[in-house]
Amino acid sequence: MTTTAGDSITVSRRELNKAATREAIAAAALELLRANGMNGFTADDVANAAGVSRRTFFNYFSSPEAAIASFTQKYLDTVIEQLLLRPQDEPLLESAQHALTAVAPSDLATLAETFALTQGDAQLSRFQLEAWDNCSSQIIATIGSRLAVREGEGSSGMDVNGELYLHALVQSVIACGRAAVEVWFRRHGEDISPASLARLRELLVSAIGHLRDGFHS
Amino acid sequence: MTTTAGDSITVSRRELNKAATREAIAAAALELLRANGMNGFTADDVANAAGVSRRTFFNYFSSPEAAIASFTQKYLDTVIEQLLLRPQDEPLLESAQHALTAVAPSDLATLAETFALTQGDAQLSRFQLEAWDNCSSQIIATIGSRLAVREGEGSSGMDVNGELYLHALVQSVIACGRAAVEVWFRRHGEDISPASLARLRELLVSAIGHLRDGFHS
DNA sequence: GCTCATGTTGCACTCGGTGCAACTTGTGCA
DNA sequence: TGCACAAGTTGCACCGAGTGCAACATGAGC
Repeated sequence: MTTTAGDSITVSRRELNKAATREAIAAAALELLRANGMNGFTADDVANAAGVSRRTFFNYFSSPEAAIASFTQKYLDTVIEQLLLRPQDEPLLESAQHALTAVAPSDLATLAETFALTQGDAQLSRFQLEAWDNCSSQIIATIGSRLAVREGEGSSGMDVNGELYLHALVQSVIACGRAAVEVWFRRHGEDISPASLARLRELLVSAIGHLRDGFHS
Repeated sequence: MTTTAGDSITVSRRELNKAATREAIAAAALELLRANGMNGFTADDVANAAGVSRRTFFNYFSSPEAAIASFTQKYLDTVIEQLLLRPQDEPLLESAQHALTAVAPSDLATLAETFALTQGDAQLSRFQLEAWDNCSSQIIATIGSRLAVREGEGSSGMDVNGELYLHALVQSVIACGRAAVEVWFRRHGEDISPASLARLRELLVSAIGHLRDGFHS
């Protein structure tokens, strides 16, 4: 199988293989979760279903829960990506509204489905929380370094109140994102239809809207 | 050891024993965490240090991480307690400022210390996140049922937008709480002195303050 | 002091998670 | 094209988390 000329840019064969294996494992885990629930399968099962050894499974994911949470990670990674594409002078809360909703429908559907499937399993819930929190940290780090550059080189970083402002703001945004998904789930349950997902998008925007006006009921 | 007459109200001997054992286990876990770091001890070690069997340890905590996170739980439980003592017509954000800071200094110190010790261990971090999230859920449930009662018996619950408002608000409050602790740690590291803790209290109030004015920098 | 409920313990077992050493596969270069 | 090295996979052995179960100990109620 020679290298098909064309769109392959800097992606070596190895990287492609790794990405494919990773996706195969995650997909197998999701399949098993759908069919058996979180306590209905083991890391062995996932490895077999994905056609790799148990040891290789753990080379890619630190646990079965991590494999499932990777879907949430993926969604949030594209949110970050979208966020960084917004104009830097746009208010952050506005950027957030766009970024949270500017994702492929399939990604949003998977986010919603895995969120639904997560209910009832404590350890998986923790991994989901971790994914949202990692997203916060990444955004804070990115914006923080942006501001540090803009502020000039003399000052060592930011003042405490600015740092608090940034952390509180970003974490609140993420909290509102989670709240929206939560409320959506409480109303629509497992319904992943386009109409239902459109409702989720609305909720995401509304939640940030509440945040913007300081929750003045 | 006969029952010392006096302040013992409805607390049976069994309950006292259980509470004492639970505290002993949690204290032993914290001690080992301080001395060896999270990967430096096992559930066995904690059990031995607390004078119980390994099996009993797991009767009280689902994992070593859960034992440590119980300190955060305790802090957040008293926050909830304080929150419910506030007048019901007080704005929630104001109540939150009081509740987050109206705790015993020792509890705040332990919260801060365990937060510091948590850095660097992924699984323990997840348990801490879970503790904060459980706090959100409890507050949402409590306030939700309050409002349901006040709204009258005819309507089945709350409208979607009200529910979103409640979830987003409470989760943002908790997010600001975490943000304050995080920023405090980035500045004060392991410093648990009263002065440092006073600074933490200020940060908690400021963070909610930012939230109240919609982060209009 | 007897009885029952509640809590503790040891045992055995499953599964998550990891270091290690052998092996296979892709990459770069002559 | 083939050779040598790097990177990835696998099996193996091991440790520790977590749980069901059955025997035992302890406090509650009478």
